[in-house]
Amino acid sequence: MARTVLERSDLIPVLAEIFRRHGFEGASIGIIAKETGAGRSSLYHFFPGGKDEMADAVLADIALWFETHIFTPLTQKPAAIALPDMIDALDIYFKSGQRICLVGAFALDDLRDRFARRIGPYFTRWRESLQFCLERDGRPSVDARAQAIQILAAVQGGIVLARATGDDTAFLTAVTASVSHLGLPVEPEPRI
Amino acid sequence: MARTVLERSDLIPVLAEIFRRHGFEGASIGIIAKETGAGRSSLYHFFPGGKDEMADAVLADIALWFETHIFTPLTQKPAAIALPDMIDALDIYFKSGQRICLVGAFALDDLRDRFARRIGPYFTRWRESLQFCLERDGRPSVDARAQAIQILAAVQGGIVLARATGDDTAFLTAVTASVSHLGLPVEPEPRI
DNA sequence: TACATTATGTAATGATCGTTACATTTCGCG
DNA sequence: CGCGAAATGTAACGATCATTACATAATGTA
Repeated sequence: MARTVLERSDLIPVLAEIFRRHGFEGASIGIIAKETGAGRSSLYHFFPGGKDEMADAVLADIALWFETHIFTPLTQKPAAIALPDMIDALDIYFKSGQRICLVGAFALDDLRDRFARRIGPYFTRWRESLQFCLERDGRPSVDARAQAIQILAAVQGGIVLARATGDDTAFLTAVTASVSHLGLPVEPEPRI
Repeated sequence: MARTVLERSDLIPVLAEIFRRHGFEGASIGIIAKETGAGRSSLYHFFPGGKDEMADAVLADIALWFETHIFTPLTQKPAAIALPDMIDALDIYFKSGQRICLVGAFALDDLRDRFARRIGPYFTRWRESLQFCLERDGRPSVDARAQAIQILAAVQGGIVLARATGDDTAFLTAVTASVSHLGLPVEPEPRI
């Protein structure tokens, strides 16, 4: 575990937090080297493609996490369980909205085109999984799709709101409201 | 109209679009000079505080626009009219989500603290105006506040989704859904 | 231990960063 | 026209940018 030698996989979560805090353009190699504790040589050794490869690896790592912890459960558990579970997991992952969604942030400026192959599929997979979960709950495809979009928007917008206003409750308020309109058998109540 | 002399107020909307496309860190003075057509001297003549003052002026300009076209109508017209009107105005302003909300984008990384005095009030005023509109419609304060947050999140999240997936309908889908749950006398139907 | 591989430290590259100085031009106004 | 003010062009500043070269150190394996 506590290896004395740095590994590429150890770097990725640290890189993710650096990109979250400074943004892609704001995270210079100097800052990255300082905040990771790795030298420039090590960084380019693990990521020969430079900053682009670092960000790409981070986005791939995020995609993997969501595939495992968010998308897959949505396709396996009934909506009344899967959706409250998702809300719980997201509230922890995004730290009540204070921790941003890097994929969403990258989608906002011209980084979107540079990392399009990571950004598009992330949201499409998420929407598809939500829609699948809602359709299996007996909802028409068109309704399920719109509801999935609404939930996704509540998540992304909740993050923006929470960070912009410093209101730690905004994220959960937005996300639970978007789900509570579905009239699921058990009202989703986030566990504290 | 087509003045031969550049004015500070002419620059601000152009600066806004540049910051939208490249982000704050990504918009270098070189890029700004090239894309505005103004020389470095002119830029620093109108904005002695440099890039920070440019962004601050842009944010102030945006705040003024929203105060006039979004917040004030919410406090003057009944919810059944004000909310559909707001949706129409936002769909045009944000170009179905393809044009980002600069204030929301700045809230995501460490720019949030640098421009906190612009970012916080923007969302607080918006939430307050929405909440006021809903309370006057007879809704309890706590409910009105939660509904306002949900609508705001749908707007911000709808922009992220629309840009990330290239789906021009996602923005309107998210925003109209967040409002349609209110059960207003007339179902909000966006005019095309 | 010996050796090839992998990892790191140091220092430098040219390019671009934000910003400034200063001379020149254009303007408003008499 | 004349003159002060406002606006612009050009060139440069030191700092920092992403990236590379190369020497040194640590490692896995035999």
